[in-house]
Amino acid sequence: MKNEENHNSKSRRSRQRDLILATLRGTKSHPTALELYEKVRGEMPRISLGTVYRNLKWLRERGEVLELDYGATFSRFDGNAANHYHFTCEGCGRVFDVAGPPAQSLERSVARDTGFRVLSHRLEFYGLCADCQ
Amino acid sequence: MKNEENHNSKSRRSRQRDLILATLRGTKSHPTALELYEKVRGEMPRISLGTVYRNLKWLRERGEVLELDYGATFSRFDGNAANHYHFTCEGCGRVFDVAGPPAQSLERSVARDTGFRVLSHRLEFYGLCADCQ
DNA sequence: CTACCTGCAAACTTTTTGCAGCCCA
DNA sequence: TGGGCTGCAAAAAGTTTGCAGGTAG
Repeated sequence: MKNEENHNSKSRRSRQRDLILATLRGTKSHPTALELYEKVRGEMPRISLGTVYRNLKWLRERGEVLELDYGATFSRFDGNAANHYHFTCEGCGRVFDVAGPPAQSLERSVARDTGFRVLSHRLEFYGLCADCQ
Repeated sequence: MKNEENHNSKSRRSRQRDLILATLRGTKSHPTALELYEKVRGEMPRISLGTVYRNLKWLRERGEVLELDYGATFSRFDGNAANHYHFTCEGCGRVFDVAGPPAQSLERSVARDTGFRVLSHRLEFYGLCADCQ
């Protein structure tokens, strides 16, 4: 069961969309929308930033692309400064704390694999809370 | 060795700052800056939104408060839609993919503890990359 | 008193959207 | 040829900042 959602209704291709996706697939740098826009503009000088945003949204909704930071247009704050995890309900938008001690072993594992110095990590869960199931 | 940073230079208290921190500590709802502003305004009607932002930043820099989504003012995109983890270098800002299979066991553990339906998770690591150490 | 902090409002940054025309199927 | 897609520019949304005056220490 693939998650193609119900976006398959009416949609066409466009040279812009193809180029945006190809450019994003062809880089490992996790560009911002603006960076991607500037890169794409090298090949298609009259493309607009609005088109880049529109297509990134379109691609994200179809699961063809990943948006880091989950397009949070604003920040949420937590009075508990100790590192802990969160569960965000995709139904009602509420954020819950998740009990349990942070897994330090995750950091060690990444440090071993990459050789980087890992100082912290963040872990967020998404799904449906008790009220929204 | 506590991470008090070098923010201890010159700073005073203010009724506003105390109230903002107390209000945030007194809720479990992970409010946005605007929500916090409206809550605080109940007790201090002339406080400004700018003051709330200024103090949240101040508190975050001192580690007294946690900002979810790490105050990312813009999103980054990844052409690889499969769930995978990222390492963000705090030195140069670059984002790297982290190899390794997503740990599905984390989701099961949270589902067991909360009774929520866990559909996905995100895991981000922070630290210093090879070039920045 | 000093200089940090505040309220206010304007500026800034990132993202979205209305509109007229283009172009893919 | 219809209607989804585009370029353009203005609007929206969230956050930051300059300024003049207030206030903690």
